[in-house]
Amino acid sequence: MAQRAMTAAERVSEATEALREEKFAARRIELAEAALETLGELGFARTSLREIAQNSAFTHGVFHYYFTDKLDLICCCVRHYKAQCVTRYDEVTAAAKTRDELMEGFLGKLAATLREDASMHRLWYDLRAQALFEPAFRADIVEIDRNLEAMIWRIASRFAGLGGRKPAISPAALYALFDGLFQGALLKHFSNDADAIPDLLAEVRRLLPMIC
Amino acid sequence: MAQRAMTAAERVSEATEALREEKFAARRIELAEAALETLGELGFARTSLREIAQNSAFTHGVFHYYFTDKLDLICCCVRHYKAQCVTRYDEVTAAAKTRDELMEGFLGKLAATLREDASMHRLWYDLRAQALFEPAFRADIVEIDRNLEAMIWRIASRFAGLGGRKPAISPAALYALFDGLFQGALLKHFSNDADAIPDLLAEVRRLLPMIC
DNA sequence: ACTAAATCTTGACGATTGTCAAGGCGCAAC
DNA sequence: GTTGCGCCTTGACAATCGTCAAGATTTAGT
Repeated sequence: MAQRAMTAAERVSEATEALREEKFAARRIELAEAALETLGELGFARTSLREIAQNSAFTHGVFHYYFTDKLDLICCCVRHYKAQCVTRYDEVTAAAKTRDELMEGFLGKLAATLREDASMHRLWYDLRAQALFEPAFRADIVEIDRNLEAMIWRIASRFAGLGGRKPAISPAALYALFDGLFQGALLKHFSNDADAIPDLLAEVRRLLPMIC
Repeated sequence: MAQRAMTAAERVSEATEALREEKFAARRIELAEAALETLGELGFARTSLREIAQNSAFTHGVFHYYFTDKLDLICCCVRHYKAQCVTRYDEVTAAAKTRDELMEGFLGKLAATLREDASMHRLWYDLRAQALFEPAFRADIVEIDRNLEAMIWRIASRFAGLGGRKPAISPAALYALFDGLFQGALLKHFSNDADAIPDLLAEVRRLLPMIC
């Protein structure tokens, strides 16, 4: 067949094309990360491509070279955000040998998340609200929500397992609870309420042993 | 004193001014209601004053006559929304004589809310997310959140009381749970998931007796 | 080293935005 | 009936938006 004749040239061009695609994807992620910076600061409604470009090392034209659309860019941002977010607690979950250890590790990570990644999380809630209006976002948002639910469930299951128990409520209810608590804490946090983090930790410390 | 001298003229001008102010406030609410229509359909990010005006019986200039600002308009919308929302379940709560009655009444209202006021609620979540970015929204949003928490707590307390019990978790945790569940159901609802409402009802039916 | 393709910059476009000023309409007062 | 004042319409403004095309620049292939 024709396959035989071009093994050498084909192999090379195939490899270079794969490399190019990889580079292309890497660049997209670079741009998405730069965009996330500004999006986290201004929110979806007030963020323009030009503003994103100005707060980064790129010019506004590049974004249109790598993304077909503004929605395309934001979707890429959302997908990239997910990768960082979903495995955040897995290390703690796997390492903990006792309930106390898991509890303290989880609370520590939770506090750090709220303290350091607050802007990223307000963007998450912003985009999830946008998904209620913009169908193009829905699939990605729903998938991330599913993964977050699974993440919380892993923690709770492990916590219950370390006490020889099982969680008393469904994964959906458990995620709803933690998501709601976190959202409330985030709002308090941005209202300069110093009790936002302690209150959240106290609430979780009380609830987790009750449920699991 | 000078008060005596102008009783007649003063009384009239005072009355007419009060009437004018009342009319002014009423008009603001009319405009806010018209704006809520469009906001619920398009969301905060995509709604312009002109679009609001076109979907209503008013022209876009009127809004600037009655509101100093776009934020001023939206704040008025949010405050008006609150009044409708916060007392939604009070009738059911007050009327119910048994736990079953309260449960069914609550579930019925919950389903009706999700079915009929879905757009208004996605706007609520949108604006609450905006409050994480825009300080001008925060005070109103936080107050509504407090009132919603109190509303849920009234229902739960009543439900617990009808069984001679008390809710097993804090008002904040309870609100977080229901808010999270409702938010998730709303997202499923807008994703054309027919199970959104039944699943929500089933979850609440399972959880409420467990907690209260 | 030369050519071609990939990558990036720049500037401009039409549309839309919030805002506001100039003016018209209607009603009440004198 | 005319004057004045709230109420609203209309049109225009500067700014900003997403988008794109044309050209400069860099990179890679031979």
